[in-house]
Amino acid sequence: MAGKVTSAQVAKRAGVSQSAVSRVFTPGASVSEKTAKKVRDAATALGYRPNVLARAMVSGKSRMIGLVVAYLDNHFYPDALEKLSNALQAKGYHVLVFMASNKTEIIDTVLEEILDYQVEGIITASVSMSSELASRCQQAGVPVVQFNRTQDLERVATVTSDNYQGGYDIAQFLAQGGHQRPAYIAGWEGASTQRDREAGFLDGLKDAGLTLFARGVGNFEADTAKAAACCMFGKRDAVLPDAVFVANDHMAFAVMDALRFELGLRVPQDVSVVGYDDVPPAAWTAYDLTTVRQRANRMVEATVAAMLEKIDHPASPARQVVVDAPLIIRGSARKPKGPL
Amino acid sequence: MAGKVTSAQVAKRAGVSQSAVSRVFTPGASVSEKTAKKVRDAATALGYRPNVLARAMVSGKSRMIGLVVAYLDNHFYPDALEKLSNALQAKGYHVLVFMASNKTEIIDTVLEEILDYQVEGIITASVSMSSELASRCQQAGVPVVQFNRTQDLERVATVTSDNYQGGYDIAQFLAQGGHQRPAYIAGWEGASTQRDREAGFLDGLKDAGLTLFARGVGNFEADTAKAAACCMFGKRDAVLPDAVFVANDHMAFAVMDALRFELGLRVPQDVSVVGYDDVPPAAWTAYDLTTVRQRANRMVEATVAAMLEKIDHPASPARQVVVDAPLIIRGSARKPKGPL
DNA sequence: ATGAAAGCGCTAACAA
DNA sequence: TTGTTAGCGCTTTCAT
Repeated sequence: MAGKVTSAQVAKRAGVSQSAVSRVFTPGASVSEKTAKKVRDAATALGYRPNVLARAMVSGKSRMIGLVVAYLDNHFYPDALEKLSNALQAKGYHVLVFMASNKTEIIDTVLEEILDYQVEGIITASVSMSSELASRCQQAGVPVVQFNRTQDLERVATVTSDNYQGGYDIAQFLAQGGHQRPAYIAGWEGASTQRDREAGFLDGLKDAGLTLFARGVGNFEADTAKAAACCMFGKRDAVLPDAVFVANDHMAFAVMDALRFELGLRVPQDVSVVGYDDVPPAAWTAYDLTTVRQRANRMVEATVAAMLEKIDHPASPARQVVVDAPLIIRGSARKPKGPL
Repeated sequence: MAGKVTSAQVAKRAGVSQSAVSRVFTPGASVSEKTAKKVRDAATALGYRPNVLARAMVSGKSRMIGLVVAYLDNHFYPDALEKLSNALQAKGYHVLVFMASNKTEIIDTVLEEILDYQVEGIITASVSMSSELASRCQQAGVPVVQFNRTQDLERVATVTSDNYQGGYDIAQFLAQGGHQRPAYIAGWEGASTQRDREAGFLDGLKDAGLTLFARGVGNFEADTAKAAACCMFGKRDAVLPDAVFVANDHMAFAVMDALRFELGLRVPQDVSVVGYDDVPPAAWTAYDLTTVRQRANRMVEATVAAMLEKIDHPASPARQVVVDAPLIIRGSARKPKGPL
């Protein structure tokens, strides 16, 4: 009933030693059913629950995973965070959140702070860490897995969708749809997702005998993307692109708005638009965006699996998981052999 | 440089006592500049950082705030989470996330778990806790503040937007716009936000001499809301509502899609649509949704302030903050004296 | 200003 | 199976 009940108090009440109490709350410890019952009764009566922090001190298991995330604008990340947190919770871990802007310096500072909390592992979403910090974590025995980013560092595990293939598929799809003048609006150029999507797209175009007609940079920000689109499509009496691949959905919505409502172009009749991520609004009828799906569920599963693997077997090699990313065909881009 | 550096190791290297090291890392402790320097040098050389958990054990300050959140679909919550986490981080706290579905039983379980981590406070977003749990937290000396929910419990602090006034303003606005047959699509009926918005809306209608023409329930879920809309507007040759207030934006988008693309109605010419929250997509041109803004920034500030107040002065009364919620007029609803 | 010593609440040998 | 005994890494009196 009281504020802070300790195992010692429970022990006294149950008439056993304090370690007996500890054992009752330690799965797989050896206690007789008789003592266990006495202890449990006393515990409930007193409202006792083990102190996770004290347990962490001596056992080294804090049951916390640090999650570093840069921004939650793009709906893909809150979605992933929700799933991640749920999956980890199911395994008895909890997520300590750290927001960090995408500057290496800040990320490194934040990571130091995370380590202070003795987390058992660190997941970074949409951010890259310095190799120096990566080694620090390794030395501290804290495994790191990067979600939706790759990096050359051999020691850190990564989980991504197949960004290269996704970009490639989009190029092929646009080519088959009869498009002649494909454009690209890039994300933040420091991101591996951006680089891989673009590389795949360019290779796909090349293999289809096409070349990039125009390129803009949107930095993964809606406003910047919109500006890039206006710049790209706003020219009077010029030959315009007939298709544009926007590096993520978040930007693609802004681009579609600009195209339709500010520049008076029809989508997909005048210009086809394709995004990346398949966040929920992509399926909303007002956008009906053709896009590549990042399978958040699978990516999260892989991330959790990689994390637990590293925690249980610290010596195991860092996995580099690539989840396949299917093209989701909707109405924002002209289809092969399609009407109109 | 190593994995786990303790204050004792730093002490040895610096040639001082272990407590001296502790003092150097305790703001406001009494240390001579000379010792401080020796200690800092040794600490940097060794890569020492204080262990937050060990500190928490003895000081009772874990520097963690538990955040319970039910779902992140509605973009208002990730946005709030980001701001909350940032604001708390700036104050030296970090957020331990717990996902909970909206069943009291589950929330209570989750809250017990949170307490095990010795958090210094708990913020609940979009969930309500049982009064029993509320007292448990109080007894444990852990302050609770509810974000975006009210409850009768006197002891828990709450921060909400002025949901009643928001609903009221919408009714008045629709009345002034010449609407005759206002409808309402409700959120989850267990939520105080839902109840307050509806109450305000109904009173606003009454004061304008109107009565509710139709009512559906969307549970704050897009699909359910869409179904409700189809049910409400799908009748052949019937007199339809000429305006609908949807209890949040998330549902409003789905309703607009159904109205325009499935039922062939024009927005706002045939029917006006108003939402609540002003999440980012509300401003996207494809929706251009008239809505009531929840000022996330202010709400977060108030939440953090209430939290810190309670932590610093446990005896202080629980604040009940209501942040004003302005109507944001866009194009999805016919305006008073407007064209068309 | 500094060091010695006593724990915070718990787990993990070690005996018994 | 159980109790006893050390600590985990730190803050905090209490002396000095």
